[in-house]
Amino acid sequence: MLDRDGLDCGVLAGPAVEVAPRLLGSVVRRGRVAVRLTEVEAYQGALDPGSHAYRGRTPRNAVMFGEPGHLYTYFTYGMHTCANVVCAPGGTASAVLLRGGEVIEGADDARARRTTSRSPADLARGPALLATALGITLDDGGCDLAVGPVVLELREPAVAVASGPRTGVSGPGGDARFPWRFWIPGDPTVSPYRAHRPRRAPADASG
DNA sequence: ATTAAGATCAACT
DNA sequence: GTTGATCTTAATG
Repeated sequence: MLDRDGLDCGVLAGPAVEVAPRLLGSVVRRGRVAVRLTEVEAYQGALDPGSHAYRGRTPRNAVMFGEPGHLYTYFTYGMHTCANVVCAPGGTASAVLLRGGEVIEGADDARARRTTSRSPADLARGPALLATALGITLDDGGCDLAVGPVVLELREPAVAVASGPRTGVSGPGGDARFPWRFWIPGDPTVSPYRAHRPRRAPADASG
C-alpha cells in the first residue's frame, strides 16, 4: 500500500480536509500534459451534505467508496467532466476535487483541447478546464493513480495555503461551516470564486 | 418513461 | 452581472 510505484498512499489515507491542502503543489499527469495543483476542495463522504456520497452509494459514486489513490470522475452541467482523488480509508467515500492548476508540461496539447483560451494561466483554471486540459473523460474514472493513465505525483506541499467556502455547492454544504476549499494564495491559476446561483427563477410573483 | 437538478464555462450587456 | 449551452444521473410512476 505505501510507496506503491511512487504514490505514497499513506498521504492519502487521512480525512479529505487534511489531504486536500497537502495535495497543493503536487502534479497530475496524463499523456504529455502535467498540471501542478493550485486549488482543491475536500468532500467528506456521508458526513458532508455537499458530497455526491451524502445520499449513499450509487453506481456513479461507487469509486468514492473504494480504496484511496483512485480517480473519481463525474459529468455535470451537460458538458463538463470533473476529477477527484479518492482519499481517507476505503469505504468513507471521501475525495478531493481538483479545481485548478498550472500546466507545467504539454501546454500545446492542453491548448489544442480548448476552443478558447486567453492565457496560459487559464488552461486548467477551474475543475472542468483542468479535466479538459488533461484529456480526462468519464472513461478515466476508477483508474489507479499509481498506474495510470492518470497519474498522481506527490510533491512537497505548498507552504502558503488559504481556505474558504466551497464553490458551486448548493444547499447547506456550501456555506461557511464547510471552509473546505484550499488554494495557493496569489497564484494566477486559481479559479475565480463564484458563489452558487440557483438555475431556476427564484420565486414566482403571482404567489 | 419521464422529470428535475447538477462540485461549470463562455458569451454577451 | 446575467444568461444560455447541453448530457448524465437518480428519483419517481
